[in-house]
Amino acid sequence: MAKRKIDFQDLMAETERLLLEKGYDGFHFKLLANRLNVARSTIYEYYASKEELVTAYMINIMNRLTAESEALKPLASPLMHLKELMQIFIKYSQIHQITQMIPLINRDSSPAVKSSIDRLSEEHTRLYQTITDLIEKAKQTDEIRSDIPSSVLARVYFTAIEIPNDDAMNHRDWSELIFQVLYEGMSGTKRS
Amino acid sequence: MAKRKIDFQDLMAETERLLLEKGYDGFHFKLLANRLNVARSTIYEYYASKEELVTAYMINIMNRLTAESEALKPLASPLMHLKELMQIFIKYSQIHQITQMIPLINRDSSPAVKSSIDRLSEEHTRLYQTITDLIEKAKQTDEIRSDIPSSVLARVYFTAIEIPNDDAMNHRDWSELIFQVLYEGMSGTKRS
DNA sequence: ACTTATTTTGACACAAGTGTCGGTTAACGA
DNA sequence: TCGTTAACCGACACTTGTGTCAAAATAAGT
Repeated sequence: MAKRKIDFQDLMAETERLLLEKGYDGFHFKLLANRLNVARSTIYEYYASKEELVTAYMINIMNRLTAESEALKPLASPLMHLKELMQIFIKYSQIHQITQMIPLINRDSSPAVKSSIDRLSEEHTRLYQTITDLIEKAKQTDEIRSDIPSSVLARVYFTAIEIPNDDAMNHRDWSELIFQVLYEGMSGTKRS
Repeated sequence: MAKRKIDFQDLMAETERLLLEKGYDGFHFKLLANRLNVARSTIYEYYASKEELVTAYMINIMNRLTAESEALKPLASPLMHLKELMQIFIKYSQIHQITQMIPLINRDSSPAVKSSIDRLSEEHTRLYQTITDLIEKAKQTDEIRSDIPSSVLARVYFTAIEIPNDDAMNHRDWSELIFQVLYEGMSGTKRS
């Protein structure tokens, strides 16, 4: 048999690069095949369609994020937990951009795609719920204000992940900075 | 002569709806023609291409935003100015989504498109600069913390506009709420 | 009613991406 | 070394959106 020309790591990496670079609609097999130096039809040996490839990629990266998030389960205060999670989310900040592509995927292209998308949405909801719960807990320990609905604070938190890191700071320092602004606000008054 | 079937207000309105609904790539003349109940080729009588139509729409809405922003020029403190501007930006929150479509437009499709995009980028930079300047001023009057770079705070400010208003609050109350969280932070400690 | 100027239209040729399939290539074991 | 077979490839038919153009439709002036 012929030696594999396609390396799965490469395939996932290039898929990510192209998705971020060209967007969901701009991404197609011809482009990917060129990057991987294989014929376009070869990719069909592994994935039946663009939709299946993209959802497979999404599941893959989402699993990595979930694993890393749950690795820090036993942690100090809810507030510190929120801070650590922010650091991970920012490290995987592609996910947020990728997540926004989900509505563009044609669910009806195959049953596999449909169930992958369901799985992704479920996982996304679960993450969201985790944050909301942590915020609720932090309200009880009085680390977070109680006069704003937790659902709103959760949305603020998630949106903060998308703040463009134009200075290309390393993601640790960057998430530190963002969390500080998020927590203390632009006024900058600190808790005693 | 035949009575105009196309109303320009309708055209802009449907263009906006479709852009937000389907995204830049999902938007095309066939779809728009259906919505307007005209033949697809009719639209070409007014705009040479999708690119020209979309940039025309963008310029249009950007002008409205600019007009409204400058209407409140003579205003109290820089902080209040930032708050009022936030209210306007949230009212025109489509613009931020629309702005993100600019890189997807094929600049080379016509010289008109090219200059429109330049115009838009310029205007965007100008808005950004306005916010950065106001933040600088607010730092001097000690309304805003000085330990975070203004460019970072400006990015935080702009990103806040995109926080999804899922509860469909009216945009005045919503912008009030968001600005409060932005300014006081999730901890919620107020200035004396 | 006829002419004229303007707007609208459907049809055509073209471009780009999709999915499939018969055939080719090349590693490996007998 | 030679047959087997997984992996790869090029070509074909199909779909969808694009831009153009000659012809048809329509309102208004004479």
